[in-house]
Amino acid sequence: MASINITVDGVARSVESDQRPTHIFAEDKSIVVARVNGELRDLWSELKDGDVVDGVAIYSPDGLSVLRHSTAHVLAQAVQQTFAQTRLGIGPPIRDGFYYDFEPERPFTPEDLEKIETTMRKIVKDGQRFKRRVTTEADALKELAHEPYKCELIGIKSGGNEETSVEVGGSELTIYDNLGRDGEPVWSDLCRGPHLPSTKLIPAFKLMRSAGAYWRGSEKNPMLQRIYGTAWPSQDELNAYLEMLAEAEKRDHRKLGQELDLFSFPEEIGSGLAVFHPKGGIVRRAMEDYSRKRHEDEGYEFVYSPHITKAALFETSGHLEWYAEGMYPPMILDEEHHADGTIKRAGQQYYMKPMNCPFHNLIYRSRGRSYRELPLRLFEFGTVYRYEKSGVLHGITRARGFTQDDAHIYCTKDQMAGELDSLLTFVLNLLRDYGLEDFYLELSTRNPEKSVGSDEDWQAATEALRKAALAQNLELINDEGGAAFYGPKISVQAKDAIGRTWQMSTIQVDFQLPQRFELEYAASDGTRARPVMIHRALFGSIERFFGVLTEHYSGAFPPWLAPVQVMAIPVADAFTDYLGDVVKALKAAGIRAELDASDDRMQKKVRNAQMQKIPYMLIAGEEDQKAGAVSFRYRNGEQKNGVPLAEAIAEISAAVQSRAQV
RNA sequence: GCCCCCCUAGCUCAGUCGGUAGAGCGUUUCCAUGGUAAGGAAAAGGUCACCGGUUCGAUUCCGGUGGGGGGCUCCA
Repeated sequence: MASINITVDGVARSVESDQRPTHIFAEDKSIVVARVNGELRDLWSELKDGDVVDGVAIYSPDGLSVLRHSTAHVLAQAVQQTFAQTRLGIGPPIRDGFYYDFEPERPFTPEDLEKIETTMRKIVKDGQRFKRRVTTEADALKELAHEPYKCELIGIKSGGNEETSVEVGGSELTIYDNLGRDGEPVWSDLCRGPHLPSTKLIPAFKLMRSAGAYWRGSEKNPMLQRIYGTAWPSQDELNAYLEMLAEAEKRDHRKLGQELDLFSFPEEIGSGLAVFHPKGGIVRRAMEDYSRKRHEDEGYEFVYSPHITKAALFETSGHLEWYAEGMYPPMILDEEHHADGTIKRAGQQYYMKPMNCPFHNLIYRSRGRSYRELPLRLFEFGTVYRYEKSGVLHGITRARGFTQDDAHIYCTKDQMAGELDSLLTFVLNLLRDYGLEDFYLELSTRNPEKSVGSDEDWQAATEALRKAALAQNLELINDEGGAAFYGPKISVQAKDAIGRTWQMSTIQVDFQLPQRFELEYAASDGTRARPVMIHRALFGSIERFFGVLTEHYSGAFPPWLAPVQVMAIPVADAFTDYLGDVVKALKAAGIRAELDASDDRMQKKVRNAQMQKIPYMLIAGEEDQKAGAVSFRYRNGEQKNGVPLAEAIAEISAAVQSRAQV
């Protein structure tokens, strides 16, 4: 047999020409796919002289994708075995798992999923080999005549996007046959591949849920039924993933919002409209107060604006043109009608404000402005109302009424770069003060289809934002075409305590609104010039940030944010008066302290305070009272007994002042 | 908005194959005076989300509305 010269994992080797990656990597069971000359290939693919071959382990990012995509295939096979009339959509790998879209005769039930999962386990146990077969468009169309969605993919092969390319991308059209024990195909699917060599190599998977999803992601297309699953290189990793999900569920802000009595969404008010209870009110006020102080230090000026306005304002700003469907419909006032119902006198339309910028522009324009006033920074906790589609509402993080910590900076073009730079530093430091540590940045650039303005302006702004972003030494991701219609933006993405990312602050440059509102200032040479406008929100929405922090801290807020900082617990009734005095002293020191004078036993009071996630319990009995002391019980169960009252107050105050977590 | 699922006491949930309901926690009162995560007893508390339909009879079946959940699409 002739031999060929190849490079394996960076080492030149000579092997017999019938050797395939599966033989070359036979020693290492974790290798499930190979990278041949930079492209992912099945372990059974043929090699030729000069190939550069690298083994790809199942736990590498590529390996995980192949594992998950292969599991999606097993899912599709199981579905068609169980429900023969089901048509196939696509089945790509996604973060932590995979999905497959189907058009079933009727939507899947939870019981269906169990049945399908059982069938999947049989297929995995069967050890079916994934065998690649190259076909032609004509043959594929014939073979898959009963699969209308697959045929559509074949038709759009060239112009496919990221997701569809999983099925039909690459230079050749391929079908994968699953071979049973007898070597005969038991099932086939159009697919680009690659796959694991065998279904047996799927170590751990689980179906998660079914949901509707539009075919190829467009709401104009029919809705298919999607099944989500997860797959991992080991059972342990699957278990860890499921535990992470359980942990996320435990710290869901909607659940904690109720358990900790922070806020609610009364049905009587309407979907997406929250009320904050006293405890939530304290957290929120602490958040706002600190933000307000920091903004003062940074040279922001505080303004207020009304919640409703005549339509003309949003016509000027362009929002009615671009976002009317996202606004609450207008209130029509003073309209007069004839007896037959026709309009005698046109009414005045008022809208709830979906944003604050037009109001700030009017404040800017309320008098002439000089270059000496710039940068002018106007800040408002502005409550806005957006008619979000009912399906997108999510607790307090996606609501219909919410309050932005909104500011608009008016500056000269020369000042723009410096302003963006200091602004981004300010934003990140403030987020750090609230306890978020792990960030990356995203730069959203122009979408030519959905934007206005000159190329030069867009480019200048985009580059200024990029420069400011790069100066932070954080990872920077490009979001091509993701900008709003009026200008590019940087958004700050933060990772929370369990590794989920949240979009936080945004900084947007805007050349449009100054033009539309004809904003001007007198330049130093006496000419009139147009300012640049920068929109920015740190929290985005206070409610949303509240929700994110609630989940980040799992409701165990650091003392400076905690609704109740100290719960005083007497060992017995006899010490209630003493602790009453202690609480008075704490309150005098500005500490939010409460006394549990109920007739519960002490143990029960400890439990109650623990479940309310109160940072400090101060307990006192006879010994403490005699010594003028208290005993600490911390959230983690640790205790420190006999602490003199003054010392206790100092310790708590210090933690509050430093915004430390305890 | 679209697909699927859900709505029973303040909360978490049982339950009624159609004959108007139950537990635990919480609340109130009483007893108990207890050193670090649930002491005991009694009581109050529900038009079974709302509106229609089918039925002798609907919390239960059907339809609609409202609210919620998981996704999709969207997010100035």
